[in-house]
Amino acid sequence: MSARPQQRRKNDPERTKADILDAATEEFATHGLAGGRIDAIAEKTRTSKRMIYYYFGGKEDLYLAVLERSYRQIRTLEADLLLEDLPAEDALRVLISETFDYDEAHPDFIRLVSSENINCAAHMRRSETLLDLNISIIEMLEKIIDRGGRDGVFLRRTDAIDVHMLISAFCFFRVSNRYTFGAIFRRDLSEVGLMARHKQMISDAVVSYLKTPDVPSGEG
Amino acid sequence: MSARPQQRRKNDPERTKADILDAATEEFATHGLAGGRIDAIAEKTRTSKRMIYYYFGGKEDLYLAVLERSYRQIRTLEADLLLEDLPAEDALRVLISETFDYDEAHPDFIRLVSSENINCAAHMRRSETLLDLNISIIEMLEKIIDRGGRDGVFLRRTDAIDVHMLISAFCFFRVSNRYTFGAIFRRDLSEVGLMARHKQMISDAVVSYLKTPDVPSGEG
Amino acid sequence: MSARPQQRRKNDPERTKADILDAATEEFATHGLAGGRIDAIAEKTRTSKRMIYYYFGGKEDLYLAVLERSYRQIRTLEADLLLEDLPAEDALRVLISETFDYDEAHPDFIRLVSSENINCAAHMRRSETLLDLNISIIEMLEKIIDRGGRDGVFLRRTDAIDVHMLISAFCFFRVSNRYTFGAIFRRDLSEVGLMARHKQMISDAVVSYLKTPDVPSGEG
Amino acid sequence: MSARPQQRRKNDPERTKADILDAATEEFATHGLAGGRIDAIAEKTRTSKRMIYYYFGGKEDLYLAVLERSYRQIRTLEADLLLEDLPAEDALRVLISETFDYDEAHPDFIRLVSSENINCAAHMRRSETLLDLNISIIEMLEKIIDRGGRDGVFLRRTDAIDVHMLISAFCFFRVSNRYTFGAIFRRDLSEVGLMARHKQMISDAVVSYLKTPDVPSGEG
DNA sequence: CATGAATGAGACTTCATTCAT
DNA sequence: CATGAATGAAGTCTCATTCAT
Repeated sequence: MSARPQQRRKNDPERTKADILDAATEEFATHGLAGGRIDAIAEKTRTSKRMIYYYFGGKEDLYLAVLERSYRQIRTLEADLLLEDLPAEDALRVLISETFDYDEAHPDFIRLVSSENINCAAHMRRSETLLDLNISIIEMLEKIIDRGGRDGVFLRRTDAIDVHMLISAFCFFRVSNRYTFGAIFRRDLSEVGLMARHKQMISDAVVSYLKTPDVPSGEG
Repeated sequence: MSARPQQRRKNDPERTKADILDAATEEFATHGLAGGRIDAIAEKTRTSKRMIYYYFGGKEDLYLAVLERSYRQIRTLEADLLLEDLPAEDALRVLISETFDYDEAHPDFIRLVSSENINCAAHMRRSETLLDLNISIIEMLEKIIDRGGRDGVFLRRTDAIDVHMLISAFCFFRVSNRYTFGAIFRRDLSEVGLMARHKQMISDAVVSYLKTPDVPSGEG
Repeated sequence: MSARPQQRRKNDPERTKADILDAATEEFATHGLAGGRIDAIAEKTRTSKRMIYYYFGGKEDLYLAVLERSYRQIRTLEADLLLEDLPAEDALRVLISETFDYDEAHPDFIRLVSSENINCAAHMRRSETLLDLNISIIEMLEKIIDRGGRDGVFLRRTDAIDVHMLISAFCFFRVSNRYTFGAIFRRDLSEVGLMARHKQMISDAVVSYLKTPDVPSGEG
Repeated sequence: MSARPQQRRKNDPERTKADILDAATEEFATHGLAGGRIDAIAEKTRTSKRMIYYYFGGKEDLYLAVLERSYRQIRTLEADLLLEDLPAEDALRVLISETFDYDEAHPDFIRLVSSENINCAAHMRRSETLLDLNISIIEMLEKIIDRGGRDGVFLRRTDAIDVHMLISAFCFFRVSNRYTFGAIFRRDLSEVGLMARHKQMISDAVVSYLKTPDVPSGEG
């Protein structure tokens, strides 16, 4: 009679686990590791508090699982970018734009990372999974920088990780420090117009930085 | 009867308060608001736990006091800069350098701000003191940008707060995300050589950004 | 239809039960009834936790089953001794030696009994099996004591259960209190040399006790 | 008006601690470390569960404190014995009698020690206090044995710790195994008549052991 | 001003046990 | 017979805070 005979089975561990992870991500992002409450997570869930311990072991392990899943997601997204066929500057601008948009779209991830830093990355360090995240973005960036150098578009010699940091810092900060910066300077950083202007700014700043030679040459 | 006016003042209230604030700053910076422990603060102090309640009321009030003192200190420092007599680019580079060094020298402050952002700046918003912190750095930056524009050094039209954000983001991120960034990219961001290179980079990036005109002129 | 009567008997119930009992004996001996964990027992087993409930009902029932099996084993061993043809003193020394060796070889049993005593033998009392364990050792001991009395070797009049207690106490204590006694007096009671000396001592003590007349005769 | 002005003060830490220790001793003796409940201890107390953590830190620490106090008490008692002026055999009989009576009077202590042995003396080992308990009874025993040897009363050469073990084993076992032994042999070991007989037996056994020469000499 | 003792509320975690298949 | 998933009840422990002096 029904098109889905045994669907919505009661015992679906994967779904239960994902359910818990979703709730935990929100809780830890909002309150940090110390401030997050297992009880609160359980209440947001279809299951009980007991299952959190059944599947994840404890608070810290759950936190780590949340962290790992979050980082895995961003890597997956990065891997989907196809920048090889674009001219260096265009590729770079796409990369920056994607980073900007990702951070903007994932404030929970940003907060988790902030939280982890307050904790000196103690949990991340314990995770092989996280430390083995072979950040593909660096390779992409290296290729773009090399291409731009060969094509004579980028005149400055740079290190890819440094450039990635320049990009990340701005995109991350806009979201991570949205509240304090907004309060002090009376600006709503989530406003759409501001967002567009800022995306343009970080793009222009990075591009102009790469285009400017290290040592201002004689012809300047 | 009271021939000894201020005698027997074994304990100096102001000193006790400062003592508590020092301990609390360290504790909250290291563990965040939720993770910070009143007991831990009391133990780092020359006085007892009871005094914390006597002077500050409670945990959240103490946290706010810590936050206010931290922000007040940074404002004091900014006010000391004398940039009026320097050419625009030089002044800008000094300003960036000072910001960079300040963040580098005050990781506790950075972490407090991160912590406050995780909490949506809830406490900062409650504080008149903090919201009235008329950040003088914006005025300084505006003057520099104007001067540079008038002098034909800076060709791009920009908003001072945006530029401040570009600078702050990088300087802040370097410290705030030191641990996760360091772990993922296997770089020790507190290394001296790296520090110098990064200071140069953010300086060059901002300067080259300001020097490049908004719309790529004729040659585009 | 059922041409294969006992085929597909992948799992042998008796073996499974014995498997569980082995694991449970170790667990309860090591941690006591309260400290023993059903999960831990299940993990040491070839089967799952569910089977423990299937076969034994619950934790306490399992504990009782362990206790019963342990006591049944010791009775079996005692029954094998053939002491009838030996002179009284020799028979007694063999009996003591066997008791000593059995306790030494079965620390798990010793600990189970200790554990049961901490619990006031509450479970043992519930077990008809255990209470009906007609301890054959008492009969053996009685015969030996009688024989020794008739032969003029043992001059003291004694009760067999008392003598059994004297023997048991020492043999049991050596194993049951191995750890605290060892720690306080800095002696490793499992050392082979000490073991031999102690076996000799308990033997000599019991024999000399039985040989000495109740009332110190004339020479006193 | 009252002869005890400020007696029965509310804040009397020492009394609170002793109160907790009393309750904990009973609880741990009855149920062992794993079976003992902090809640149950708190309920037996004039104070709350919270105070247990305030003064002792946690369950295991409380257990250790109980253990230490129990051992300290027995040492104090031993130290009070004045045996120097008695003839060797009399002194020995007094010592045995005291040991017997102490164990009989302190079944909680016996159970604690049993419990600790089930746990491999794990907690005792961690305690400097306990390991430094310089068990004076050994020195006493040594003096008695020496004296008896010089006086020609004790003909057997023995080690004091071994003899102490012979005595302890019986006295301890009578209490520790009271329940299982009683159940199996249908004897109530706490019966007064039995107690007297047993005390006589262990005394006679040890004395006759010491009086009998190691190697039955020719004159026998 | 200052202090050690005390505490209620609520956090994290564990356990024996049962359910649905 | 057998299994992985699920669970309510109860345990240990922590925290910011207040009390009595």
